[in-house]
Amino acid sequence: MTLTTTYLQETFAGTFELALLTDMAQAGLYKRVPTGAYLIRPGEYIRSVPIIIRGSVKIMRPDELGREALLYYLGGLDSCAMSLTGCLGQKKSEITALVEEETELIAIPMEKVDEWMCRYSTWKQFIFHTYQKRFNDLLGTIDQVAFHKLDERLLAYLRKKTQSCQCTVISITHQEIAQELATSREVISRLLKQLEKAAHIKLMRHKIAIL
Amino acid sequence: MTLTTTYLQETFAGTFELALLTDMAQAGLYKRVPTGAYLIRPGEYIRSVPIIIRGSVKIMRPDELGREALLYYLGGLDSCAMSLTGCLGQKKSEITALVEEETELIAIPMEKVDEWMCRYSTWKQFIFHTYQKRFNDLLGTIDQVAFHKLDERLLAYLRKKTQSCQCTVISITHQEIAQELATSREVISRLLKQLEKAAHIKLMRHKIAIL
DNA sequence: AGGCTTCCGTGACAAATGTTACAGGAACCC
DNA sequence: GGGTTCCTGTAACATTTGTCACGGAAGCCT
Repeated sequence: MTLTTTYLQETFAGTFELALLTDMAQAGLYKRVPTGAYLIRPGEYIRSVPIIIRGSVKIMRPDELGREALLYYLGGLDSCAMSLTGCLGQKKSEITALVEEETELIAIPMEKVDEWMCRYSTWKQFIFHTYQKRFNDLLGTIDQVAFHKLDERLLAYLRKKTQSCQCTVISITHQEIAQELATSREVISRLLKQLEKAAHIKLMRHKIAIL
Repeated sequence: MTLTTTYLQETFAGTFELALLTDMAQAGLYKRVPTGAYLIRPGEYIRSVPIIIRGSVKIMRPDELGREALLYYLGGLDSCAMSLTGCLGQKKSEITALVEEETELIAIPMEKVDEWMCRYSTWKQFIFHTYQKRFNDLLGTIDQVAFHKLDERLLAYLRKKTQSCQCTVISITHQEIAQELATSREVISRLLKQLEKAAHIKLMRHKIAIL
């Protein structure tokens, strides 16, 4: 699919000025990315900044071996601050971006990201707004890990999931949760059982209902 | 003290162009802040962006009650990303900035921060470089909390301290360490004893020597 | 049906961290 | 010197989290 200004007007109603949308239609690259694909992996270089139109992308931080802690999710009209600094600084990625639900995005080449910053004030605002959101996301993550016990974090994690998928039943295995909270499967199973006994959730195979 | 272009040229040798330094000399406000003072506290509004010239500032994240986890330190020629987003977004601060060692800084009014972004490319670079550094700092913090046990974190913490103060003996109480690592004093005492037995450190009253 | 894999439950134990309680030393003030 | 406060050490115990071991249920393939 090629980008049209009209299409962009619909999706970015109110946030970007017309001239910018026209530029975006020309310079941006529309992509549809299936569930399970990686937008970026640690060590790769970043050449464009993605703006998510629809879908859900999970941003994770890997440690030396194997484990990957969940940092935050990107959803509609979000963009990635890591990619911004990465781009402009020509650095390798320090994080993993995994598509959770099929995602539509617009990739903006880095020259344009830079160029538009001075030309369009709405773009500059968007960029800084993005930074602010990601920063707050990271702070929230730190709050969780530093101040809360695993059972609370688990419940918060499940709640956030239901928000991002707009439903009360989520499909996930204990093993996956364990990875994102940087712990082991058995521990998650145990805590989930506790939560079920406390009537916060209901367990099913491959699925968890939040009450 | 009033700012002179000459003084700025010395301290920012090579990073900023001359015209910018002249503007900075005019718009920037030089401040000397004593140890123990707060640059900002949660809930306050941010009106200017500080650039640290000398000294050391500790950035912390408070939780609902009392505890304050350490996020990172600002040192020479650092600036604060939180203040950037805070300024430009007119938000209240989410963090605490405490002066650890007497600090000299230049406060740049937020209008200028914005204005210079398009006028001076070195300023824009500086801003984004700052973002990148803070982001990496936060990622490092998350790494520590998510993947490492307390004894490792403690040792890392002590090592970082010695770096920032350029010496091998640091003055601090167990209680203070406990707060920054979001745990209790007894736990820190215990682990410090362990580290001493393992000959990593030497304990003294109010002081710890790192070997 | 039989064999295989993946996911889940669970007990038993080990290790790490948090909590409570108390005692002694150092510093300071009077 | 006596009282007070702050800092440190330490024992005992509770709770939380991590690890190992195993068995069973569901689903898939042939």
